[in-house]
Amino acid sequence: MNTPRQELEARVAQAVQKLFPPAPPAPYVRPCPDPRHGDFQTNVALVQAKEAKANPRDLAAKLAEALEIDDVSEKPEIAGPGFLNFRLKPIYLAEQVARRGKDDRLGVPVAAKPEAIVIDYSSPNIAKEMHVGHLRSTVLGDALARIHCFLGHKVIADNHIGDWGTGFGMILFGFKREGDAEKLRHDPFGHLEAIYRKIQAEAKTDEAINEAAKRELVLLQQGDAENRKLWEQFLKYSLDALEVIYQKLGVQFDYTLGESFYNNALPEVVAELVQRGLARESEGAIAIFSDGTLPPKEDPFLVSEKGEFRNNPLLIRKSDGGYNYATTDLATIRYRHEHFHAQRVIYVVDGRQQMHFRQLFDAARRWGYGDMKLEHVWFGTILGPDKKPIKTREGGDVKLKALVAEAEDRAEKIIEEKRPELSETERLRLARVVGLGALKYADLAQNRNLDYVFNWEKLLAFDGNTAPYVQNAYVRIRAIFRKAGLEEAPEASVILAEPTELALGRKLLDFGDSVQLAADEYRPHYLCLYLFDLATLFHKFYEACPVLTAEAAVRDSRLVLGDVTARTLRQGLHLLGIDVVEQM
RNA sequence: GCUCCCAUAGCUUAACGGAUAAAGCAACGGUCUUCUAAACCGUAGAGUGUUGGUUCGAUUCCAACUGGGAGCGCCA
Repeated sequence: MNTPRQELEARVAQAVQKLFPPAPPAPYVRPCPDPRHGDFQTNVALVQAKEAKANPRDLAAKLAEALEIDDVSEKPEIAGPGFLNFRLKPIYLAEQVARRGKDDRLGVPVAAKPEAIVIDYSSPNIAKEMHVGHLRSTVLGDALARIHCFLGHKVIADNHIGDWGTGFGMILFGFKREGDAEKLRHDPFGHLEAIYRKIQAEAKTDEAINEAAKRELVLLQQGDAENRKLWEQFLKYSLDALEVIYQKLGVQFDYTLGESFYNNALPEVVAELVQRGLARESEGAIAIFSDGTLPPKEDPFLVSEKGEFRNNPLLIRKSDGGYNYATTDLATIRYRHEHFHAQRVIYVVDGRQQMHFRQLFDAARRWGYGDMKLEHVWFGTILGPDKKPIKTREGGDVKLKALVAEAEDRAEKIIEEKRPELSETERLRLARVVGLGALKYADLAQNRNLDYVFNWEKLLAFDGNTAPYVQNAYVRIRAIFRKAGLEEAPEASVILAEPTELALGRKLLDFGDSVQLAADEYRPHYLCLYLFDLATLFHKFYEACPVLTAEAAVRDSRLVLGDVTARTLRQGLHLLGIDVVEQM
């Protein structure tokens, strides 16, 4: 089932092939930015006119003539310098809404070429409780996984946890000195983090401790039995505790292959890279350098200093024999290629690591994985009140657990006020869905590239473009069905007569475009925007058009309209990892 | 020093190279005997940091500049 845009795209493409060979590049049809001009527009006449040095309005007229779109659109209007504006016919809109009433996918087409896509997100450190800094990767990655899965791709959600880095040297050293098995069991994060902080502080001033910690790490990486056993305990308790928060967040992974999983492969990876001439020894370490194939300005292995380009290598083995995360990342790329046959890997990681990923991706290309699409889907930083990234050491971080609890708490207070008649059980259940939804939505609804200052009010807002607003539209529709005593919409034809009916019906058909756009750009905020618009149009329809008191044919049509709207809202929220409730 | 990111209404943001730049919040004024007012309607509020360029057309692309942030060899 095509979206209206896709339908018009196909029709325009057909006419363009005939009229203007060789055809200018697609896409040709986009939504009108201003609905007063129509529903969709094509500027292909303008593009072609430049190419052919012809009058764009004449070409637009020719194109209008050649188009076969009577069943979809009114006669297209030539406007401005040579646009063709399309206005969808109400009868077409009504038919299409009715078709979506019978379609589980609500008119969202399946990808023409499904891919195996690894999505790498969340990636917490097992020695540190998840805090607000992990929110974006987790929520964004989960939404992207759901969206790509719905589009028919084979999604492999992989939590690349930090269970192996330098920090573990310090933790092992500290745990041996003053660790407590009981504390570890009851509060793994609290205990390990306290040890880590303490040793880290000591190591700053005491070189002997710094060295000792490094030795512990090397021992661990070389398979020392005692260190290995301790580490396995850290891992087990930490994973159990992580599972609790993921459960609460409603986030799931197909795999949790952390850094340690690749440990055994690291020497071999380094050896291969050296043997193939990609990496070489440098100052006791082993590193990948520029191969000189890129222009210096674009080469991630070069940086300019005082007009001279100097090397900016990617270190894959430290001079003490330990490995860096770049090594693990390279081993991970190979594994994902060989084991998952991934055609695409999406890294949902903080934007501060852009340089690292540019180097990593280029190294992977030179290593022979150039046919795998590697995407760094980066996001801005959550800042503290001082406009600096929220950091653990400053003691200013907000635990993810606390954030979720606060969200539920605030939601509960509002529910208590608005629906005092609800039982406590019900109230708590609603608070969970509404509070968590608001929290996730706040992060998803804005452009991921922007930094923002952490703020309870912003993150837990319940008005405006928020999850509760969208959830509420769903609730109102369900209330109508409840009152009517209906489980589902009747078999009925759709009549779009009132302006608010037309606007709502029209919007419903764009669901597929919005999901596709969110996927193409890795930006779920497009989907949020769509759902907010849809909910707004529903609320307007709800004000203007009584459903249950309307005469039979109109009533049934409005029930269908409501049903498709409800299912679209529910599906859309689901793709964002947000649930709905039947009442709120 | 170099590289990357950001700059739009009082605040937070949107705008898939297009037409008179769009929302939410906050402010002000209306609407519940009628499917849940977590709603709806209305008023006021910016010409997109600056200067140029490309284009029929620029918030969007390019260059320079200003301001803010981040990154740049053994942390991840």
